[in-house]
Amino acid sequence: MTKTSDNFFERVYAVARQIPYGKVTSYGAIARALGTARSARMVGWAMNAAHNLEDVPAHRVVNRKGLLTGKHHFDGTNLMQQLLESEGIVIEDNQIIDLEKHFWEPEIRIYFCE
DNA sequence: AAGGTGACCGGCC
DNA sequence: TGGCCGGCCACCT
Repeated sequence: MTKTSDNFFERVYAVARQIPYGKVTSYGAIARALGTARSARMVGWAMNAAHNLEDVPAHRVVNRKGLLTGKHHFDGTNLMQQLLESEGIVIEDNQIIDLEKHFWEPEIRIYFCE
């Protein structure tokens, strides 16, 4: 909280929490929203801790190609896919079909207002 | 304190 | 998007 690092995680969580139902976004998009476009990897790392929090729908976050890269980190191997399919998202071979159709980009303006 | 790591991205072949 | 390489930034041991 007092540490800046926690602030960074908080921002990642804040973005993920705002992902609408039935929509998905990419790590890079979140990183861009935070102003740290080059630390997309860090976003994934934050997600690692975020998936522990039920407030953060980490299953709605995929990589740029729409690949469910993080599904391996969930409880089940296909739990992430099941969740996304439950939201109306079509997934084939761990990959989201019509990614742009379900893609949602976070609003940057919110996170610059500190 | 330093090194290794990672749920990535973009560029190039 | 098929595959490989480099960069990048914060976290962990």
